[in-house]
Amino acid sequence: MNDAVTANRSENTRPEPARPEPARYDFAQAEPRWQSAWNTQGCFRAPDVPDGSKPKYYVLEMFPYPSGKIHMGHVRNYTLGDVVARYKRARGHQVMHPMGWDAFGLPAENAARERGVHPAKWTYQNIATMRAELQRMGLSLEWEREFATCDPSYYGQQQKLFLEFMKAGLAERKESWVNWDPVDNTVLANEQVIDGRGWRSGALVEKKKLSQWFLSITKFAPELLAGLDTLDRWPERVRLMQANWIGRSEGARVRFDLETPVDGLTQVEVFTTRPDTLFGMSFLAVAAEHPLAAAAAARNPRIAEFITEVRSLGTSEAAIEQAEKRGIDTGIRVKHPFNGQTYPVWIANFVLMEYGTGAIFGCPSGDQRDLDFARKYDLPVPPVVLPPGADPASFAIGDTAFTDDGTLFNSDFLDGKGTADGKRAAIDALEAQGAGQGVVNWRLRDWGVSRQRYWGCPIPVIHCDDCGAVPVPQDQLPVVLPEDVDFSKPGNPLDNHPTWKHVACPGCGKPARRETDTFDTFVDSSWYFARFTSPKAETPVVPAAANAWLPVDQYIGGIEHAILHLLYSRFFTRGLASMGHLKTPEPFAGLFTQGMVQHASYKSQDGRWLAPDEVEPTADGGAVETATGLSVTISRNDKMSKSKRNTIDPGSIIDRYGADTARWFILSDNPPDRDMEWTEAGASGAARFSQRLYRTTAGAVGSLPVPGTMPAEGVGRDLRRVTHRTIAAVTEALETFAFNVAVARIHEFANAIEAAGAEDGAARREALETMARLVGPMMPHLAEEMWSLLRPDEKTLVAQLAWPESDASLAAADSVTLAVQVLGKLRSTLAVPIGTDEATVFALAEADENVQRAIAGRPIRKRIHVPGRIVNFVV
RNA sequence: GCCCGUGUGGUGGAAUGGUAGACACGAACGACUCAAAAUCGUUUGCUUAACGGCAUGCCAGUUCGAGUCUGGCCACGGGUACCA
Repeated sequence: MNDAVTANRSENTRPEPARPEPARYDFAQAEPRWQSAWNTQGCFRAPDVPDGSKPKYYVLEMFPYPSGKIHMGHVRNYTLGDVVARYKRARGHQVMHPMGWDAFGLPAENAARERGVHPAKWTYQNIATMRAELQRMGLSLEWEREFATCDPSYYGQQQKLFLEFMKAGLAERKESWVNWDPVDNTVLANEQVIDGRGWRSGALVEKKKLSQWFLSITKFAPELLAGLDTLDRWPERVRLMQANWIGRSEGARVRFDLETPVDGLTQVEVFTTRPDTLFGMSFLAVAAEHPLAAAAAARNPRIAEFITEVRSLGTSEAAIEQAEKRGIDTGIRVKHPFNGQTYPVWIANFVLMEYGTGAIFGCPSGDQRDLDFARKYDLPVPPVVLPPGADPASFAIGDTAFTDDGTLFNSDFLDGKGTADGKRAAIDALEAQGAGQGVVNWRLRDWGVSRQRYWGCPIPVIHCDDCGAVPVPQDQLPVVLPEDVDFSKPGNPLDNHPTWKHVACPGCGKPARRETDTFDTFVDSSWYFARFTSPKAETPVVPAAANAWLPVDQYIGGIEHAILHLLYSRFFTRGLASMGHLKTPEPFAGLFTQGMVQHASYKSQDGRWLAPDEVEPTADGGAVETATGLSVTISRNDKMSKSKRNTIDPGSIIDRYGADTARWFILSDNPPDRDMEWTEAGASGAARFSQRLYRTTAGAVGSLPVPGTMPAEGVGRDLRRVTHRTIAAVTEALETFAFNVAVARIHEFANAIEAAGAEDGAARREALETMARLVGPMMPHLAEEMWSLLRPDEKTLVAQLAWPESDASLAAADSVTLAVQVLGKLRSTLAVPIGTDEATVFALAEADENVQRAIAGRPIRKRIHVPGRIVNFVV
């Protein structure tokens, strides 16, 4: 409001200049106009089932969490997707490009606790704000398909799917550990555990065992691994990360008899990938959650204390693995299946109960972690693998374990065998004496989907003392969240609700309790892409629509989702396929992962974070705080975050420069898979370029021949060559997500059009019309404005035009510049007509003055000629 | 810790194993202007008087030729199963 008053006053006091302003593109007026033109024409509507007249193309960006306002990461993500969507439409595809909201999650509950806003109200308000912001960006989205995962019409269908997973044997109840805050009486997410303490209460975190729902993703482990080979339009690194995460490994399970049974336990089983090194054993280590650890703790308070300490690390693998490696001897001993000797059983904080059997045998000479542990606790380090060429008499392990392949020694019947033979022989021996067997182990664990939270999809199950966990009957779905919930009490508001959970058992009618856990929000995002194909259906998906549109042809989102979201979606899709909802086993045929958006952050001398508009740049590249004039510390390349106050609000950028400029800068700055830095200078540079394109077009239209005039043979040859080369180059760049290169080629094109001048009107018209169409996917509003200047009598929209074709004969060059090297160093260049024969090229190159000086009379031993590229003389 | 990436001028970056720095931002100077904004032009990796030399995180290697391929380091980023 204050801003508007100031603006009016300054307009009144400063009169308009007398001479006319040069033509200036008024984005504020033009952008809404073109957006409404696209909507009126229905440019972005896709049929429920494509009619087959055009190939289908499903473009999808990862849907946003409605956190409040859109941020630059969203602008980048949705701009990238929009370029693809618009480009594919121009290439003749039937494109579906939907948008929705990943609307359940923790921040809404945090807002409820901190500010007393109901999560639903907070979420739907955020959605309204963010939808408006996305619409201002001019994205070619089909808003008719929009939904939020917190809509009962969505999560009710998800509940149906869960019941089908149960029926198919793909959901089960198991016990698992959670982070427990004993002061707030609440389960903590890993990110809410800071240095082993609850983020709000500061209490030391405990681990607590809860009975929870799991989806059986491990049943699909072999398929999920093998399926990666079919994803040839996924980044290699994402496939690698997923393969490592699934973690197939071949090895053995080995059973060790306890020397003396403890609490009825007589054996402990370990998993190892190196059964060949069993003779290098020094100790056996179990996880703190292992039954043997519990048995040992029951007799020794020091062990119990150690286990408590280990539990205070919480459940995050990063925290556990980075903690100092520690252990405690239980006093229990086990017998070696091969040599009959006994070894101590330790409890170690780096052994994970979730992996393998929760127990390992320690071979310090062949495993670095075991070696560090053995050195720390002074355990023996018997070497058993001899590196190639080493002397068995003198070989000893220092501080580095030998983990490569070698020859076994000190290993009884395995002596002399290589690593692979040794593994096989050890497994044969284990199987022969019934002490173990060869197995394939997977790192992947089942997917725990229970969350002790309110703002999520209720798990549609009723617990009955007599009937157990009973599915909610179909006719009682959806199980809707109660609205009257109390966030002032600690714990799960659903569980605290006075009446909601009390229901009759659908099986026997006796009083029973609703499940008060809700689903992990990754469940919501594991099938939304399928729901978009039939967003209003009374079934989760309509097979005809899903099978016609899926898989997603191009999925775009952050690299941070490389494993969890993408793997869960792949699993869920396989589940849906096995239950007949759809056919494709893989949800995303093409994947592009974008980098983050960063911005410089500023810190004052007294340590306060300053927002970008609170500082001013100085001549030396530094900055000062505007209010105080004191210099500030600048840190470049910081992830945009509220805590560092370095976020740039896309809304204010669009107000200032327009949507096209924001889109153009974000595309031009760097390759989209890298992290980018938002800079003021870059944004204003992009704004200048968009004005320049408009000016060039507006300035030329008066002198152009009528539309459709073909350039005469040979006229405007140079400009036409640039035009057709640019079409080819931009097309290639868009196909490969090299959007920053497309922008560079368009800059060069603009330079060439301006340099060409006005004389060849038809070639100039061709160039300008091509320009409007090439920038169409990137700056769609400006493209329409240019097109309407160039074709004032037509009603066609760039959004409806076909992509320009490059004429190879017009794009061809007739001469080429070769680099001439002597001993690989550049000494001269040589311009020759295309197709000059090799002998002539060598003769011309050798005659060159600089080349002669470099050769310095030495005899030429070898002549290398790569046509069109280089000549190299080896002397 | 483990898995996966990234590293090129003042800045963002370009470059099928073949002229490193395209294109842009910034800066400096100039034109236009009473002045400014806008716009246009010139210069701009380091070094050298010049010839030339040195330059793609660091150290090796393969090759006629390496930013690109291989090995070993360093720094930074993503993930690490309850942030989304």
